[in-house]
Amino acid sequence: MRLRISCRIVPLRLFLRFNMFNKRVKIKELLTWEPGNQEVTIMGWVRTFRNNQFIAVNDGSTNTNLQVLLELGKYDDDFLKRITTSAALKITGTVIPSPGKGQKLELKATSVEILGDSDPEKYPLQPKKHSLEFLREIAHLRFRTNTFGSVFRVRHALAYAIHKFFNDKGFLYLHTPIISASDAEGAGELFRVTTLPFENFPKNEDGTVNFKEDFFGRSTNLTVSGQLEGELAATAFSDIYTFGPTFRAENSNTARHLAEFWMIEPEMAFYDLEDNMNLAEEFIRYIIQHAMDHNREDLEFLAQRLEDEEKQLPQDKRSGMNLMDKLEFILKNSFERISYSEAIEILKESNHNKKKKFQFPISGWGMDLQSEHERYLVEKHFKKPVILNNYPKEIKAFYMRQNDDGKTVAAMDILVPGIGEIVGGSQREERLDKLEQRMKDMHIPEKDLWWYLDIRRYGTVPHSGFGLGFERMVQFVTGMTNIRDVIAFPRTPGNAEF
RNA sequence: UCCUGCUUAGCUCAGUUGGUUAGAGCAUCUGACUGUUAAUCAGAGGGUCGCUGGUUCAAGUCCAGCAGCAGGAGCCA
Repeated sequence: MRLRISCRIVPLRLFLRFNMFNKRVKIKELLTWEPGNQEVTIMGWVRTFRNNQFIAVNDGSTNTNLQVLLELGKYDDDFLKRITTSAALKITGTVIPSPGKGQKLELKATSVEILGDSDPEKYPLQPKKHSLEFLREIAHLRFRTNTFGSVFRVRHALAYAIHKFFNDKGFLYLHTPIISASDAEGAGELFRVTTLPFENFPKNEDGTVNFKEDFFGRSTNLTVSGQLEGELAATAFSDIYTFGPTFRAENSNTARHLAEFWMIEPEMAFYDLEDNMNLAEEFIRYIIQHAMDHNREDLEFLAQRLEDEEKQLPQDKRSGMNLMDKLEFILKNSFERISYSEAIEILKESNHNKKKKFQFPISGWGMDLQSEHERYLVEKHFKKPVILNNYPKEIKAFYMRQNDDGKTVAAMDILVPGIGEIVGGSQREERLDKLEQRMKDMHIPEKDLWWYLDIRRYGTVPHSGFGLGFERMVQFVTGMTNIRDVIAFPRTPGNAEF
């Protein structure tokens, strides 16, 4: 019975609603108009309702609310009581100049329709400051705050700029597999992908799991990198990039790690390390410029937010530079490029080291740099982004190209203030014999990567690439200090809500 | 995973050397006011003090274990 009724009613309602949605104007656009009694329809959610007369409406197109004016006495009290924080409204009215301060125009309502009520006794967001920790617990609603509105609009702008940058340079956007049988770095914890039953999984005679019985007939996991596959495509298309989700099952509980994050991995044939660094630097500058050009209002809001937050901090914990100034600085100044060897010298000779202020003292050439060392170089010594390059081969991955000195590889990491490593890349080893030797030394089974080695057999060329952690980039541009606040629904150890 | 810290109203927090009925601001509700800008003013309701156990005449306060969260470290992007 119910079904039959809705069958008759739904198509008509759908038709009406379709028209209704088409006619509405987004608030961001409306705010640019010259008020001249134009009749428009807007839709959005109530941010605040003042004086039984002024509704601040937001539709997510901008942080600036539209002020809607209700004529006093036109609506009964029961209706006005339903105009609560986050109620969804459809309002038709005329655009008039605003006599009040704070906005040049407002919408004088001729009709107000409540599309969705919001119970004020239960709705958790209030027109006041909330802690980011609290908002993380209500990630489904935090989009409705100014901070997260700005963060996610900037995130979108950066994602768009990334595609535009590479597209305009003739790069091919390659979709590499999410399910992978190889562990690209030869290290790192993996999320296993399987359809085998939890109990009584098939075993080999020696008691190990028989993955031949598994869905893919072998052990598989979620990808930790698309790089190796990217190299395959780069040796056909010359320049490719990937932009997709990446998974690490490490039990990392920090403000800069996620179990699921997005990574951009360009891979270029006929690029040496120098070309690679040039591209990475141009790339970072381009996407920041794009956000500055298209999301200035959001960035200025975030800059102000950061400034207010830093006022609460003790002097030594403040960044000392406004977010906008910091971004401008990146655009105008080239990154510092130094070799690992030079970095060790600088650190060794630093007063910081001589006064034994490093928790991990500089033991000498060959040691892996700790984050306190990287922070010293970036935040204290150079006070700008640093591209560290030519690391000792012992502390880097097998696929990195060996330099003629026999000690180092053509690797590069880009370190930025506040975040640390944002890019890791290298020129790849294109010489088959050198690569095979390195794989033997590092106990990486050749049989799993026969296809990777094939590329070195048939028309091998010098090539390079890098990986950029997207969320870390968003952190850097928005100034958000916790990576969980720049991804919609963060996945971290012990947390996969929403 | 390790170290440190935190957990009190819907939110943000105060709570003295352990002491009788646990407070504030905001939010919510009721009323007033009406060109407001997180409106304002008056009033009201709202608490298993994270959980479990212990010490004590007496525990929000001291001790232990557990959980959750945060910051730092490692791993990395």
